[in-house]
Amino acid sequence: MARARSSQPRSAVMTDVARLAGVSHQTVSRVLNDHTKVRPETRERVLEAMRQLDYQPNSAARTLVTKRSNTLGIVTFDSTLFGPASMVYGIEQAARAAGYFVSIASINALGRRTVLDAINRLREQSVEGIVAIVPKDSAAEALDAVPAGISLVGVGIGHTSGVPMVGVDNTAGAATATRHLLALGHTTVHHIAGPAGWPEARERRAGWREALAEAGAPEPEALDGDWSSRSGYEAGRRLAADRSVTAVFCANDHMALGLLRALHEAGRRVPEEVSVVGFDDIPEAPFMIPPLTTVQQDFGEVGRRSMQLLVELATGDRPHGQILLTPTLQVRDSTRDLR
Amino acid sequence: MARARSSQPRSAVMTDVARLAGVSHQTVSRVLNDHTKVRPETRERVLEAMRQLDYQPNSAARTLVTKRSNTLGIVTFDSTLFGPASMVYGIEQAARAAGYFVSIASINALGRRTVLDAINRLREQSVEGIVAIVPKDSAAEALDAVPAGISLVGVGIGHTSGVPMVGVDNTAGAATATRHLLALGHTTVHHIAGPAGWPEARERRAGWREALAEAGAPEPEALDGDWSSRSGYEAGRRLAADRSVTAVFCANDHMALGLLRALHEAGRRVPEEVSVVGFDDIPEAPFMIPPLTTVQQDFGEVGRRSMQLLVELATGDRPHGQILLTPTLQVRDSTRDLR
DNA sequence: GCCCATAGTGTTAACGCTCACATCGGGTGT
DNA sequence: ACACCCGATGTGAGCGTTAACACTATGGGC
Repeated sequence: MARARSSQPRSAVMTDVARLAGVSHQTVSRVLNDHTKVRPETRERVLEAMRQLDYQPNSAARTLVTKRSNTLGIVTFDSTLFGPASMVYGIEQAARAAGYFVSIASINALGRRTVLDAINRLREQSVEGIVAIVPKDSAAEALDAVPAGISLVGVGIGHTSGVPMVGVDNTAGAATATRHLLALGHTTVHHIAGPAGWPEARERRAGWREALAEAGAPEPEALDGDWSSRSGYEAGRRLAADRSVTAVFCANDHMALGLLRALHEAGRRVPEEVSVVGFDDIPEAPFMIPPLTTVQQDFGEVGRRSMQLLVELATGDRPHGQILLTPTLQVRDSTRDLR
Repeated sequence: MARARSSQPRSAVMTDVARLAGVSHQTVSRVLNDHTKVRPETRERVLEAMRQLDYQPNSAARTLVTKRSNTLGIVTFDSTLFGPASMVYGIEQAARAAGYFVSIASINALGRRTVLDAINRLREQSVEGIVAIVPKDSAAEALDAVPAGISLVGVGIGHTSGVPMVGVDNTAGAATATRHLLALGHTTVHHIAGPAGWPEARERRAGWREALAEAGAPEPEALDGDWSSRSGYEAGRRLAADRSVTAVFCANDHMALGLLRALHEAGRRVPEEVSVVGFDDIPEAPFMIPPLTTVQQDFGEVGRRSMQLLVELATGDRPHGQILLTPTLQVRDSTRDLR
């Protein structure tokens, strides 16, 4: 994809601006980089020349000599999902605020190979740092194989790898959700879990068990989901058949949506008969039937913290940081006091 | 964010590889660019040297001399929403397949200024082409102000601007949805529209009117939404109060979700008393109560076509293309034959 | 009246790569 | 045996920028 059309006058470079302004190219460079030591009147002449020629600095030349690309890379898994999409957005905003461009490499399967490929693609572009959103053990492990010397931060990758990371405290969030249900008078809480091999699934399950144990409540067997509404629906059909089930904590909102439908079909009313809590707070949550109580994560903050960690990493301040953000419970209408 | 740590041995460049392999830097370059005319044995020696030194070609230097950055830019509005997120994903995949890197510039408000800023940010990175996802008139108009000479394609931007674009045939999709409802025996179809100033909202409304007119059905006044579930809910409360309403076409799935809840609260059963159709086919659609009949768009195809258009644009084949993809109706359980 | 600091500007040399061209052997045709 | 071609490699220049340093006025301190 070369410049449109073939023989247009090649675009202006620094020397052209210099000639037009009657100065040396170095003075142009100084104006461009906000050096002091340029007479205001000269600066104005240069700026005018730039405007006239529609001058656009050549980023490649600049990068070549400064050795700084001002670009960050993001590796992300299926950026269509709400979680990853929100994180990408948060990171992009934070990166821009910090003066970086953002380059993206998305992968459609979470494997060691795909992750490493994506990282290499980013390295070819000489990014100055990489944020990897690869929320699965097998993929997160791949991060350990990334050569040192390139700043790398994992997001939502659990403690599987030694890579610095920022994430949400899933265990705490899940425990809060479960405690909320327990405090409502339920004797125990059932759980529809995420798939094995996903740190977030494991941590949420752990938080659920923890809260159950600390309340001395019996621990029912968790049902396995795969994050999809379908899996939530299927698990829900089984749960709906069991009249002793009065409270369910779902590892994410999509599964909660499926559960809600299964309960509805089985004629079990929410929240009168069964209380439901999700995790993520997707935009649809407040409009489910009934509006879903769920655990909310601050994705904007995740983005900002990733940036911060990346910078600290580069300056060598904190070699192996781990940042954990505490999510908050959004109580809506899918949970109600039993008494 | 400089390379981590300060005094590490600067990374290997082409000359280092050449020296180690006992050839000239030019031969290394030839190996790198898959030129023929390199003896297999020499090539092997060079590759081995690269491996040994962990050589990474300097993209800035290459870009400087070839004048090709191999990078495409995407301007997108709130990439958290399902539509934009899916398009970004589709475009990224297609771009990668075509050998391009992808740089992202997201904006949080759709205005002339924000769009132009984002495009400039991308220009600074000397991208070879830009795909703009700015589905609002005021933002799309800004695209006309972009200097020629840079390949630009709009996605989902309607016919507001003269910029080449690819999009979904919203009018056709809406007409299909409305006809489906009419064919079910409904005397007319109500409409919850998207906000004014959005091409997609306008086109979907037009398709709805068109189908109504062609069937000779009366045209009820459309209700105004803003794409959010909340607005769908509010419009839904009004619709639910009117017993004559038996069929509703929503301009997107999120509003349909809100509508579904409003109908449910008012005790109006879907699909027995009221049929509902949405637009987008978000992943949650099959698990709403009841599973939502909706219009599905092929975002992967949108991505591929954008790429294709960008390439044609650069080679000058087709100065002002417009590509329209036909969406398909997904019939589920929220619509049912009246008779 | 001289010196030296300093503001303002110019000159030159990289940065790491690709392109165009030069070179150097050994076949091949006549 | 000579010219010629072609495969395989090397040499030198140049892409557009910034960094380092050099230079020229101007002005204040003594």
